[in-house]
Amino acid sequence: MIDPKVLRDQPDLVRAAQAKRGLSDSVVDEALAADTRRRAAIAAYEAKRSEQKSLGKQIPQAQGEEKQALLARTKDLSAEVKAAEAEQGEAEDAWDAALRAIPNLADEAAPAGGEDDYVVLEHVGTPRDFAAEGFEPRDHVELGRMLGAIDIERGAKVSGSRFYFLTGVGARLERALTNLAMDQAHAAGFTEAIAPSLVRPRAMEGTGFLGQAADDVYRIEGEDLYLVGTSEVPMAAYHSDEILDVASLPLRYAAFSPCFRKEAGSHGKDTKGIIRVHWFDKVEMFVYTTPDQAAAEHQRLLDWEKEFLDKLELSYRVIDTAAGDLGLSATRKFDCEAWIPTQGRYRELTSTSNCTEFQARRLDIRGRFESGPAPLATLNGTLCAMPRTIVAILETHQNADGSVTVPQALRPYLGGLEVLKPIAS
RNA sequence: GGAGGCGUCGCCUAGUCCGGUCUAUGGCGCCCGCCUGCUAAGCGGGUUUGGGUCAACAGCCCAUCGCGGGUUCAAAUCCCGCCGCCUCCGCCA
Repeated sequence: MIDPKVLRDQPDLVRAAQAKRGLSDSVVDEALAADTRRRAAIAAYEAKRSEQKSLGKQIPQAQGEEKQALLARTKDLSAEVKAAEAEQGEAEDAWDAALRAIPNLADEAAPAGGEDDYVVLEHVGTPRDFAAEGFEPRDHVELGRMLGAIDIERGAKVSGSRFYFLTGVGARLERALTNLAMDQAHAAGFTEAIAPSLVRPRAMEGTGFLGQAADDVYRIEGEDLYLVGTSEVPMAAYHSDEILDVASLPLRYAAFSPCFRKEAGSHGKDTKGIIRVHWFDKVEMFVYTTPDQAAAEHQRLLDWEKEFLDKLELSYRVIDTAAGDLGLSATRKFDCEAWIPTQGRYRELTSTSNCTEFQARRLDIRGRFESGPAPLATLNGTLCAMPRTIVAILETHQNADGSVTVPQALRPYLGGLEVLKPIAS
C-alpha cells in the first residue's frame, strides 16, 4: 500500500498519480474520509477504554456501597467500550480496504498512458535477416518438433491447451538455462533459492496479485492455498513480519520455481506454441533494499537481465512501461523484449519492477534504521523464463536444415554441444 | 491421518492451576553514562512493536503475552476455534 502520510498530507500527489495510470481519483477521497472516520473512532474508543481501566483498578479496594456503585458504572462502561471497539474495528477495516485499493504511485519518470504508450529505451543487437540469408525461418513449434524438444500435442492430451512437454534437447535446454542463470546470479552475489509455488492468501494479497490480477490466479479447491504466477510471491513473503538489519541489505535472491497462470481473457492470443502457457519454470531475481537505493537497484536488475540475454546472443529492445500498464505494486517497470523472427516483432522475455515500499507495507517487511523501523523497498526481475527464452533461442539461432546453433555461453551447460540437430523422424 | 506437548517485549526465562497489586519477572546480549593509564570487571540507566493526541523523534494515552472469537466490572491467566513448532504412531516420494 501507499504511504498513509502521503495520502493525508499530499492527496493531490496521489490524485495526479491515479490520473497518470488512467484511473479515477475517487478512491483518494474515499480513503481520506475513511482516515478521518478511523481516527475519530480510535479517539472515542481509547477514551472509554482508559476510563474503564482506571475504574477497574479501584474495584478490588472498594467496599460495600462504594463497590456496588463502581460495578454498576463499569457494567455500563463495558457495553460502551464494546460498541466503541466495534466501531473502531469497522473504521479500521474500511480504511485498510480503501488504502489497499490504491495502486503504487507511478514513478515521475514512467511514461503516462496505457499499454501502447511505452517508451523504447534502447535496441541491442540487430534482428537476423533471414531473407538475406536466403531461407524462410521455421517457427519454434516446427523446430521443437524436428528437434524432439517440445511436445505440444501430448501436453494438450495430458493437461489441456497451453501445456507442453519439454523432451530431449528441449529438457536439456531448460536445465542448461537454469544453471546458466543461477550461476550468473550466484557470481553476482545472489543467494540461490528454490521457492514453494503454493502459498497462503497473505502472500498472494501482499504482493498485489489478488487485485485486478486475481482472475489469473489458480486457487486450490478446498484449501486456503494459491498457485503462484511467479516466485516473486513466495520471495516477497519470505521476510514478511520481519525487521531486517539495514547493514545486511541489499538481500538479493535468485529463486527458481514453477509458475502458474490462468491467462484469463487471453483466449485466442498466442494459441500456438509455448509463448503463452498455463505453467512454466522461471528463475527470478528478488531484492530487498532501502528505499533510497531502490531506483539504483532497479537499474542493476535491468543490467543483469541484459547480461543474460547478451549471453544468449539474442537481439532485443528495452522498454519503459507506461504507468497504465504497471502492476498494482510497481512504480516503474522495464521489459526486455526479444525479437521473434517468425512473428516479426518483439516479445517480452524479462520484466523488472520497482515496487518501492508498496509490498513491504502490506507484508510488514521493515528495516531497523537509526530513526526507527521503517518499510523497505522490494524489487523483482526475471532472469530466465524458460519457454519464451527457448522460443527466442530456437528461432533466432536456427539454420536452413532445421538445426539450431547453440549460443557460446550455453555450450558448457550442454556438455559442449554446439548444434542441436533434428532427430530422424 | 491418530495421540500428546508447546507458543511471553532480540535470545533464554518467571507468571497461567486459584482472573484484579502484571504498569509482565530475572538472566544474556545490545546501547548510553560513571569509574579505571587502556581493556576487562564493577556501578547506574535504557532496550517489543504498532497506533492516537501533539509544533514535537517531549509528554500523555490506547493496543500488543502465536492469531481470532467468547465469558467477566476486569483476561498472559478461564472457555471455544484456528495457525505454527516439537515428540511418538501410521502412511509415503
